[in-house]
Amino acid sequence: MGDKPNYKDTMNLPQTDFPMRASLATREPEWLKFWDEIDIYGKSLEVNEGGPTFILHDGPPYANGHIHMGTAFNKVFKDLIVKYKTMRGYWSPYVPGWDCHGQPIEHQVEKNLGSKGMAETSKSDLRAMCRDYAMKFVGIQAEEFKRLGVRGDFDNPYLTLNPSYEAGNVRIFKEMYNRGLIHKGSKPIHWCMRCKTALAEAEIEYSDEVSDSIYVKFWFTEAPEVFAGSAAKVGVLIWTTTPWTLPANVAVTLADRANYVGVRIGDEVLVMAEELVKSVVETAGIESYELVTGADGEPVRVKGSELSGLKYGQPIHENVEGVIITGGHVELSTGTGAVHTAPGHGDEDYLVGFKFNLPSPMPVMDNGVFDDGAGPFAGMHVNKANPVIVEWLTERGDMLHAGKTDHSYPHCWRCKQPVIFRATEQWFVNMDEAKEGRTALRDGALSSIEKVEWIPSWSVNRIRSMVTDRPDWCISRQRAWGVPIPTFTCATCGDVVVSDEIFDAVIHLFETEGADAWFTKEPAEYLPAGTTCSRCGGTELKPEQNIVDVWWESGVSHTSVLEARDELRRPAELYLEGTDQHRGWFQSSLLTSVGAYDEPPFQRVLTHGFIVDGDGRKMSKSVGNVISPLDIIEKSGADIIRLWAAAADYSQDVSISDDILARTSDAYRRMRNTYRFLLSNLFDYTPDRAVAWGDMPEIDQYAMARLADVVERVTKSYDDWKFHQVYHTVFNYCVTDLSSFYFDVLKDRLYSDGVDSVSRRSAQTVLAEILKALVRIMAPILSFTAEEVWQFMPESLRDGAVSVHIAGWPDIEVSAAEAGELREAYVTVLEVREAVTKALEDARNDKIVGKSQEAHVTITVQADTAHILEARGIESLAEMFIVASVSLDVRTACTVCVQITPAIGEKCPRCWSFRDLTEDGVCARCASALASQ
RNA sequence: GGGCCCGUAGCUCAGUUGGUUAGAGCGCACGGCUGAUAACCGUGAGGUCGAUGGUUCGAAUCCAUCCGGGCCCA
Repeated sequence: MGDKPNYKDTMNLPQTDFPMRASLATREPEWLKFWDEIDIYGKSLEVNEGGPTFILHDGPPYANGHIHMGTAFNKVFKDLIVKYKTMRGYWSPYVPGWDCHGQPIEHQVEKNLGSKGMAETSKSDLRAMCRDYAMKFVGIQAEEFKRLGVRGDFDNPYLTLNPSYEAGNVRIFKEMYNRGLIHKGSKPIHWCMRCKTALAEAEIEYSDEVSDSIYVKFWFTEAPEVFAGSAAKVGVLIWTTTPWTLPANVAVTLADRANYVGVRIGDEVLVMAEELVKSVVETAGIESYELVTGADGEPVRVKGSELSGLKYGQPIHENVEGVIITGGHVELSTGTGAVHTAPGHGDEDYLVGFKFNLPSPMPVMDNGVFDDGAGPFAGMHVNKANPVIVEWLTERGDMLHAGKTDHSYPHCWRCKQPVIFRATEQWFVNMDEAKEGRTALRDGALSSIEKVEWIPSWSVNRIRSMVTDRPDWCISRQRAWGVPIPTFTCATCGDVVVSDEIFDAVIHLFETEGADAWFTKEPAEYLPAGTTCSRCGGTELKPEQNIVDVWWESGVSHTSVLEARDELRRPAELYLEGTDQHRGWFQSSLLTSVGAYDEPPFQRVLTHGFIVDGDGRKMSKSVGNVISPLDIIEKSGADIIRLWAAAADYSQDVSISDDILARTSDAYRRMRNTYRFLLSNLFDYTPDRAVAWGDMPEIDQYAMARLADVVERVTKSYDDWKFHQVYHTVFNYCVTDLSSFYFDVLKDRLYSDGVDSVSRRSAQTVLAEILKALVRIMAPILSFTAEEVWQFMPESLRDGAVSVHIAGWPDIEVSAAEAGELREAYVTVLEVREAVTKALEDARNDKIVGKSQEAHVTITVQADTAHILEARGIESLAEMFIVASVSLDVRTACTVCVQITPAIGEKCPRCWSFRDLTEDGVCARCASALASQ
């Protein structure tokens, strides 16, 4: 009391309830509730009714398990784009989707049932359980995505198990079938002979198994001259661990560029790869052999490619010939360098067989028993046949060596029995064949690729090479949980029965009752009356039991979703997924769209990298480097994830670690405090207090020019899909332009000048503009925090928008000419300011001054610099350098020389500046401020 | 093994068509302030640009090989 007046109460110190501590984990859910109450999704569309359209079509995540860092990153990314586009005036509906069918869910449900339960469960009951399972995780993931701040039509998402979605599969199938892009063929798949079922890769367990290891001589029907010589018999030597596949042998594959030699053992010559001769003779225990030599005495060496086309006698079947071919899959680490090839029993064999147009015999029935195609072994189970075949070949003199080997072999996850590769009937999308007059799918897809914008640009190389190299697309699966292949087989003649009328009836069936009806109804109940086999007139039609590949299913979303929903349209402006989708969804969407419509389903495809740990390694449970988005939400909040996602350069793999998250939180806090400073100094501001450009102090004009620059730069970065530039621009602006310069300078004016003085109001005018712009440009990224800021802003600054997300985009108008001059002048001002702060630091260390306000600064510069500084005014310079006073000196020898001396004058007890004090004991400015109150 | 891609300070990012001592912010260290205060201001120390070889008067920037990492195949 008494002596010293409490000047603090006479000052305009910042006031706000906007909390410094974010407490995002608890506060974010409140904003979610708020958005729900005001129907922010509906409003985001309403405000842009009639505006240009921007459709980001969501790729459906698999409805299994909780979200992980990758799905979180992807969804946040999509969300910030949709929010940005909405704020820019685009009608931008966002419909999230889920992939609900497929083997992983079915497998999990089967596991939960156990083998006993499985036996008692019908196909349609199993499907019901799978549906429940999928729906449960759709619900879980939807909540998790919403918690991340993702905005969209979560009340009405698209699900691949919805009837209307299922019908879309048939629409595309019909179109592509009619264009000759789909055919039935056969392909080897993993097969369990005991369960009589196909197995997916995930249902295979590998364990060690003792197998035969046999070296078999395939005799040439016409021996190659170079090796013929005086030998009685010339053959090629193959090695295999599966004697039972020999009845299905049609070829021997050699390595293109490897050297092959003839090994003479007795009166037989056996051809094998040169580099494997030693290991073969050792294994077979051959004591005496020699290589066939030429006229020069050197061993005769022949490339695999030179032997291509030669014929040999099939080892099992009399009077049947096999052929020598070459292939890239031949390994020269084991065996003989000559690979026994049975296209019905191996994937590589199948592919090479396809390439050389070889037959694909498959003499093994679904229970593992040979049929008549196995010649002498018909009726025998393959497991029993192995030793019989070995003995049979040995007796005939075709066996060089028969031993055993220990190796990893696939087993059925359910019955633990070894599985076999067995060719079965499958449905394929043709890549290279189409109906007369139609473009082949590969060609169509490749030319479509060129019409799409791929971001980043290398992404086009990836999709192009994958489409170029891929084999025909096998779209059938021997499973229960999915959408059936919509075709029928004639019970009488076995022919495939389809027609437009049949397809349309199935489309109608799926649309009204869902694909489940396929498994519960008789075809006669839904097919048009009188539907018969066009070949034999048979009336009994059997519905196909295979279902369609889930990639096909998600791929047809351009029809089941974009076409089907009123608010969407095909093609979409943007598809956005991780780089793995070049083989997955991007490709299946492209192929089905080009197949049915001859055009791509998207105008633009944006790809991002994978989420890896701080060392760039993939996350895995076993390594223990997994970071869960759910944990981050709980600890730090969703806005931290959003900021992290925005800050990263997504064109490469994106790292996350505790350290990176800590840095992200640091940056978040810095930005939050910037908002807080702005809010707290606008507590008494309304737009009618605004000061016109012409009445503003120059530094305020400069601040406006800088703001305009930042908004322009940020807008361009968003438009160029460079979100990390948005982050860097805004963050640097907050730290460098605002916090350490403009705000620091402004405090004196804001706190000490008269409440209603032009100078203070001018500062507030600029702060309001900064706040209004800054809250908007970060809203797509810091969705929660921006909303919080918005609600703390004076009502009059909110432009009537109930939420920042529908408040539109800032557009700062400043005269280009004036802004240009200011920018140029302030480059110099800020350079000099840097020299001044450096000098002040030295002076402080030398105890010449304490606070910068106690200093008088003498600046010595060259004439042109002095000119620029003088134009600002000596008083303004002192204000900008936050010192008591400034004097200027011109000398050619000095670029920028600064001298610090103690300020003249006394410390004003109110504003702490060093000035001449009036008789009231405060400086003149404070006296006038006090008088005005 | 093949295709596509990545590797600049502890972290996130800049580095125009190859051209002066490689930049920014954060973090860190030290100092200041105590009227943005679990804030704020200042100063400073950090990089042989993954490695090696080559092209060039000159390379983080071009080429080759290798190492490390990612996705997709095999």
